[in-house]
Amino acid sequence: MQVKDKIAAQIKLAVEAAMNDGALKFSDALPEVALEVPPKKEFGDFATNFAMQTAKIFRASPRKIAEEIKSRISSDLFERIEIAGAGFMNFYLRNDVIYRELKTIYDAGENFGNLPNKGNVTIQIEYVSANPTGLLHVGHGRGAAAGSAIVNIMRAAGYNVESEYYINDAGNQMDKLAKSVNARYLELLGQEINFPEDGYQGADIIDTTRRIISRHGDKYLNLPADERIKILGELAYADKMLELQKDLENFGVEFDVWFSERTLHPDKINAAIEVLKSNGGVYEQDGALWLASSKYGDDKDRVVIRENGEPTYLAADIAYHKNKFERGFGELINLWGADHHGYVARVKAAMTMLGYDADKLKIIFLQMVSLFRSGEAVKMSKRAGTAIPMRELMEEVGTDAARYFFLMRSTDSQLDFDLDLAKSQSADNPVYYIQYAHARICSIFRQTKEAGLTIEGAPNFSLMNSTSEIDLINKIFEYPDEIEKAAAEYSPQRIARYVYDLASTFSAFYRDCRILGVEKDLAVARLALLKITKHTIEHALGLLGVSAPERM
RNA sequence: GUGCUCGUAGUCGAGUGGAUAAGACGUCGGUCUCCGACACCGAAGAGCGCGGGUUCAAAUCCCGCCGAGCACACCA
Repeated sequence: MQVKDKIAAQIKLAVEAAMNDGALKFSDALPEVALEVPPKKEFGDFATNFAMQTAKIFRASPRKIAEEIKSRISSDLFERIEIAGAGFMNFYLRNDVIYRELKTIYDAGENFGNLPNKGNVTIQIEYVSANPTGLLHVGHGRGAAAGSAIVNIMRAAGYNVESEYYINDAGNQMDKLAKSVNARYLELLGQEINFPEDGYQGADIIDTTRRIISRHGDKYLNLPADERIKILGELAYADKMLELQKDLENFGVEFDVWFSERTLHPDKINAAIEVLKSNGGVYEQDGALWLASSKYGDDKDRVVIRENGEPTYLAADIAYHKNKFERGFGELINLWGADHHGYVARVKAAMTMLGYDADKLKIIFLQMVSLFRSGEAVKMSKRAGTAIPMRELMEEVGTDAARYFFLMRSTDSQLDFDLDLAKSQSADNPVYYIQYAHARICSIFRQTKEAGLTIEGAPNFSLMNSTSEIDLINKIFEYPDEIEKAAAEYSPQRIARYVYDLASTFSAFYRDCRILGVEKDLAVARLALLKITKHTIEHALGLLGVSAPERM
């Protein structure tokens, strides 16, 4: 149990006692006791605004409520409790509480940062889900970084999580891919062609075609066009999937499930439509079948089956989300590009009409990424002639910088990615700064080891009582709470910021507190603190998918 | 036009109702006989687009206006 929870429990007991005494009169449901680390050190180690929040409920002034609570707390946790401002309660912990807590963390070792399991519901996170018709570009990269970090963070927070990639391997996009590759195939084998007008122009299509030719030669050249397009389409699909998986793997992204849209055609789509037909969720008009989504918050109704009898993308998506709900997840999280936000209403409407709780479906939007080099926006890839492919970014700045930069801003704000900064080896570059702090700690361990200084038995943490030491200790205490919040808010940037702060707090410690050359017990205590610090940096970077090198 | 998102120092940005609005870049001024200067310390600089409202308390909630982005396909 964290100190925070212990304090909250103390407050609850005191409130109950005050109510039993008649000092506080209950008139409504009480809010949770929210404890926070105050903005200023003078306000104690923890603070709560509980008395202010309950002023109305108890019909008493916040300060009086705080007094009643305070007088009924008897605990050896606190050195003192103060009532400040409009009714804040500030808790000052006894130092030995801090040292005891630190020892608990020290004893937890590698497990610090892994929170207790939160029960048996599983949360599904679907992300990236790029069409297998081209290379991953930097926008997908942001989604990949965010999605995998959210998965890591939620797992650390104790949730069961399953990650999924939805492969759009049916429909028009695949036809376009097949036709494009067919044209390149004929072209590379010396024929005159008219490249399809709406085909994929990118150089990667030519690469794909070359690979197909090198494996299969020209044996499809004399097939009837329809047949050839079909075969080449399948070969291209397989090739594209392989490339895509390669890029994701290099970027440190893994999926538990790869879900093919094809498995929905036609049975699962028809089944979903049948349900909607039976309950009036769809109707026919102008030869097409429409979803009555405007009944449930959408601007207008949407076509699910076209005049020509083909299902729309929405039809497949309805079947897909129905399938997700049927799999029994406690929560469904989708990461979508912000340009899809108009899509939420119709999918949620469809889920409601199918009888599911649409609130279980959470959509996280990723705003655009813009790359900047020397202050200029970089829009297109010279080589590929398309949006900048992920692999080009990774080649230029490396995986660590790419991942951290993608994660340091909230997903719903636009991201300006400074390529020069990402590559720079200086404290201006946050990734570099954090990794440097880690490497510096490792260097200290190398030196102390050489000097014969090791931790044996339980360190005497109570020897550390300077500001820099206490600051670092307190910063480490915040970590589990940061994970909890980052998971609840789906906010990897919270961890990105935390680990930066931690590195900065460590730097102050490093400046003020030497290890070599001080009295042995103190040196050992500090060394133990650094061991925890090193582990915490490593753990937090791990959640972000960034490495923690021992030397740089 | 309609809908969604957003608007915080010169710049980038934290902040999901509470105590004097983080931090970084840039600017200015300092620091290597010292476990990594690939680093560190200090200073100046905003009252949160504008105007109303709710609240004991608003950058945070509500309304209006202004400005930006995105979306408004029988494409995915």
